[in-house]
Amino acid sequence: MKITINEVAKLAGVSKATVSRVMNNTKPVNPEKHERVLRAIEELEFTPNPVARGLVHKRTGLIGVVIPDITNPFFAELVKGVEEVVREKNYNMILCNTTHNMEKELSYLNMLKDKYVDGIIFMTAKVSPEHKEFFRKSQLPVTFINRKCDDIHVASLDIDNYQAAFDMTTFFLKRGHRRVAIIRAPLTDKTSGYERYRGYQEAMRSYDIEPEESLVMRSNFKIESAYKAVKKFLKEQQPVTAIFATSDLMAIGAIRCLRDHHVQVPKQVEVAGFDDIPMASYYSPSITTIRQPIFEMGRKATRLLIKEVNREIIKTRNVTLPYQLILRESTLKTPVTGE
Amino acid sequence: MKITINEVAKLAGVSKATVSRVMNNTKPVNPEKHERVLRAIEELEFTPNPVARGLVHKRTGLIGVVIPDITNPFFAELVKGVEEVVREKNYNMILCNTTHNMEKELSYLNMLKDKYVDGIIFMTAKVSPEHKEFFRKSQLPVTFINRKCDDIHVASLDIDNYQAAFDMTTFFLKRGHRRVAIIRAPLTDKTSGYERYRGYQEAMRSYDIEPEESLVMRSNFKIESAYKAVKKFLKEQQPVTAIFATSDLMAIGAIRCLRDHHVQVPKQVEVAGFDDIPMASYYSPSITTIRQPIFEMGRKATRLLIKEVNREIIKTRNVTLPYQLILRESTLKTPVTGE
DNA sequence: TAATTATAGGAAATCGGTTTCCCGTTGTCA
DNA sequence: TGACAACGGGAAACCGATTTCCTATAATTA
Repeated sequence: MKITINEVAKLAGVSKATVSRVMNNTKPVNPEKHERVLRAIEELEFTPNPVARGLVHKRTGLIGVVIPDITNPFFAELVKGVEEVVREKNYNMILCNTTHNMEKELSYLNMLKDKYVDGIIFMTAKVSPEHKEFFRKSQLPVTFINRKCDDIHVASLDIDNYQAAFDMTTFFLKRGHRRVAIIRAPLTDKTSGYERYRGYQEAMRSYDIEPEESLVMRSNFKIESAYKAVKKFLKEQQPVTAIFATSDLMAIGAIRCLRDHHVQVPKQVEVAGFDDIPMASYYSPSITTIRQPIFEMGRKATRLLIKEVNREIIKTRNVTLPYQLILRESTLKTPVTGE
Repeated sequence: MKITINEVAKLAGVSKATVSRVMNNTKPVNPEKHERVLRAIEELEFTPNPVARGLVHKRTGLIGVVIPDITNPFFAELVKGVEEVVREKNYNMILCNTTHNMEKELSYLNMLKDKYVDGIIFMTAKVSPEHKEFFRKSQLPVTFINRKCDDIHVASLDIDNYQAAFDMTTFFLKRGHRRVAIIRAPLTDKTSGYERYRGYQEAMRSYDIEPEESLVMRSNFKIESAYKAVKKFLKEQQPVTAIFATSDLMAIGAIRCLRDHHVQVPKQVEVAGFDDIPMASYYSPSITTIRQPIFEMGRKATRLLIKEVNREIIKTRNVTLPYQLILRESTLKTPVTGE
């Protein structure tokens, strides 16, 4: 049987109100009784029931974390960052894996609300009207990672995906590439994937190249999907000299596919990724990419959210972090000569 | 303000007991009132407060999942499996990342107990006396993944790590290798790492080769650690013709290091891993490895745990799943001739 | 028809804490 | 020394459900 505050009160010879006061320092208590209570607590190894506590305080100490796919190293790293801060602030994290499925997302959100989590960290591709409706109604503190959302009141954290993709594409163009293909994820409104695609397009246009459809490969976020996309592309399309994969995982799928088809990377085709997951530097060839401060994003987002939960004043609720272009083996060191 | 059962009762013109009965089908209710209650619930969009519910039932609907490192694809995959079943059974998962740190582990366990989770899935290297003490005392249903533990009453799920490592090593030996090195994680009692090391040793001995210390590289579970271990090894030790890395991540670190030092894999040195994480087939070279049914382990473990939570009868509380040797590019197809 | 049993449903207790309310005691100040 | 404020601490209300207990009514049986 579990020890309750009543046992403690009885043993210490005080009321349970007093025990509560001692534990929470909520009102001064006679030092002698104070001592007795502490001893009773120790003696009985009493730990207060957080459920009962939560019922009064309307706080659960739980943070919901909604991500598309924990097996994607990007999200794993993010979750690790979240976890660190959650733990440090004495919260716990409920992990929700939506497998990129919008219905699961919504059902998870409702579940989290019903479970009375104190706040939600939300990462997803699409933010549908239903989502917005939910966020508006639920009144829960929410932080988005990796995307903005102006029309609802939520905090957000990301990098300038547009500019980063612009830079990456420009890096290819500057070195002589003209047929630069892109592997992109399904597009919806203001996702990071969309922003990256836009950055690519604009960079191409800035070099007077129309970013034609035939340069676009569609993939979801998984390695095998990118592999298949490239395979299909190799069969059907004109050759390209560079491929900008909008995530490292997709870059890996691409490189693997090219090699399987005896196309040398980077000699014949250069490839770049996005994110800088740990594997990017250990893959062979190591992958040129855009480094996002993933871990830090997770930490910052969580701090932001917890502030929001505690109704602290927040200076900036929409943060944009710096990124960095990292050159590795999947692109050549020397410029491309001719085409 | 959040709707409570009282509002519903008032609107429906019944007592809250009746509302509760309608919701839980716990006692027959007059069809007319039944209808009124349902309408009131809908009208007010009432969802019962799980915290209050939990207080009565002494159930939180939470499962704690304790893992060393979510950024390790093995654990990510496992967690994904856990998540799927947890969700399906209407539980939620609290994720605890211990970064291989035993103090964090213990503090998490206590936190989980204090939070009144209904059960714990536990993955870790070392199970110290403190751990056992905790499990014995807490009375919480616990399932171990990837290791056994005979002396305390917990469920467990794993593969035959010893035999798998034996097979992998034998695969090398059979094909002519004699200097087979191993990269192993820190050893403690009955961990999977220990079992794998034992399997390697016995396989070597079965070929009359003493598994000498000079063939052992020490690493933790991370890529970079294996990279460094191999680097050190290359400087100091006699050459080897095969390396058995006891995890895929370590195999990747090893391969990358060998290549950086102009040692060709598999031509000069063959490398094998363990686990068969998704990256194992997409790395180049793709990695020969032992396939564990990781996802399935996560699912099975969770089912087992939830049965335990509900005090259902369990036939086997210690399950050993099948594994499979997968041959890929990091080992040659043809046997090694001579040494 | 009377006696007995089954049933529906409300009041109240309960889960285990926190917090309010109130009262007796002590301390301060005029 | 008397009046009033400050303080410590217990009883009870409360958080929001579930569940027990009990009563009034309907149904069944003799």
